[in-house]
Amino acid sequence: MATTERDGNKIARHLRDAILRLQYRPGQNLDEAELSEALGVSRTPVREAIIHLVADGLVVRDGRKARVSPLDLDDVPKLYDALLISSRMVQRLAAKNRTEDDLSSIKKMLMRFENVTEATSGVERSEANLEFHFAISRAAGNKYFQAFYDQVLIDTIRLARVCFSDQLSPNADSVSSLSAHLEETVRQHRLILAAIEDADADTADELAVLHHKLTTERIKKVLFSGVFDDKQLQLGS
Amino acid sequence: MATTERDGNKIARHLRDAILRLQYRPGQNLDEAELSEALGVSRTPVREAIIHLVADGLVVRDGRKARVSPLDLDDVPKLYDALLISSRMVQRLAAKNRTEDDLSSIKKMLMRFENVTEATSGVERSEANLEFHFAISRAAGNKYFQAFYDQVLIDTIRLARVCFSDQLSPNADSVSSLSAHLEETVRQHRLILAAIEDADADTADELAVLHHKLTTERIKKVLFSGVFDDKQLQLGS
DNA sequence: AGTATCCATATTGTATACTATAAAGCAAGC
DNA sequence: GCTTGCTTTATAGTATACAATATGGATACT
Repeated sequence: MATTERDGNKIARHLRDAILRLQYRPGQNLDEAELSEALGVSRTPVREAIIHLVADGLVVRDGRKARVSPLDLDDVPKLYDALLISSRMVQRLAAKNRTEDDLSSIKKMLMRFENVTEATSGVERSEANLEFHFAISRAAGNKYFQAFYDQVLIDTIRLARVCFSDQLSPNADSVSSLSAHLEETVRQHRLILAAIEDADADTADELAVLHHKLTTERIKKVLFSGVFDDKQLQLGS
Repeated sequence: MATTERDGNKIARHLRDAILRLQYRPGQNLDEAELSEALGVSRTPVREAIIHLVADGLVVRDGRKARVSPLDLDDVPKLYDALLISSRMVQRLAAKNRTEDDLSSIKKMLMRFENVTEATSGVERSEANLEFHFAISRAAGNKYFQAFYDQVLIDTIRLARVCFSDQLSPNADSVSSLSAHLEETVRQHRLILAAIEDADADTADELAVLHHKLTTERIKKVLFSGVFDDKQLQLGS
């Protein structure tokens, strides 16, 4: 799968990052000429990057036009269904198949996430979080499950970023709830790593369920808290 | 996911079909100039099609070159792990979520497979079989599971085609075993459809396990039967 | 004789010019 | 006055020319 290639050409990566960081908003039209001018290259590599991203599911074709793929609210439950299953499978496989290299890679990402936890932006945090789970995904050693999980992770992050985007005025309540959430996230990450290190597939599986619950509970709070006005609920499309 | 788009441009579809039909063999180098001449278009659309197929996993980058992705024997058990899980999940979801349109689409593909069962080539049979399972995949109504399953199905078909390719001299024994296999396949397909129609997720799940067993048993027979010489075991790469 | 470096060539990557097509706006007819 | 069809224009799709790079072979030097 494509999301699994960290390579791709430079310009595709730039576009991917920009989309994931919501610099290009979901639903936004992608004009080839405009992009090629902005990035200082010709239309050809831009077109090729767009094709790449369409295949990755980050961009969607709308007639002949290309637009950043909208996050459909109807798909949210489906996304979390897929997250539950894929994370359980991947963490189970990772516990069974991880090599020493995998373990050190996961550890590295875990530490990176912990270091970045305080005092940094939400984007950096979620990026580090993503990399931690990507590392586990690789450790599973099965490209089919990896592609599945990676795709789900990417959309999870996108959704989270839309929900917790900077437009939302963070109040004292949400700040304290955030720090509690981060603390629990870090705790679970450590347990997950331990289970994978111990080759304890059943525990890794159970921890995936817990982590899924943590993630969904947090999103639910936002999606049904009423802090959004109608305009913000328009997640693109 | 890309495999889920039946669209794509014409030339990508042609290449995809050719690869699936083993007209371009696994591991074969794809020369842009050569292809563009063969297809009567310029290099640009050929390049774009290749990018598409790389994202779909049918083509793999080897430095700057592109080659038809090899089927690695080491990946076969992983493929069947993924097939078991993905088919169970998808058939379960399909039983829960299928619409009337989905049902008629599945029925249509089931009939097509049955009509094509006798007296046609293996390629047509596996194509019809693929379409039957694609229809179920769509009926699941979850794009993440669908992309997962579709990818697995495609590689399953590719592997089967390599294993049962025409080079192998079909003897009387394999012919009779084939017809028994097809009969059982048809029987299971009908049961799967019935379970999905009845919204019986548990049965649909169990049938996926059975169908997986049928598939793997048949492949195992070939892969470990010793009819291959060393050259044929070289599945590309 | 073997190896390393350099040059030649083949092939991919990029830019630009041109073509086809789809969408929007205007006009004319109903 | 609204609808429909044609024309115009903007934008995606394609071709070709050009640039960069990697690879293979040949020659020279050790």
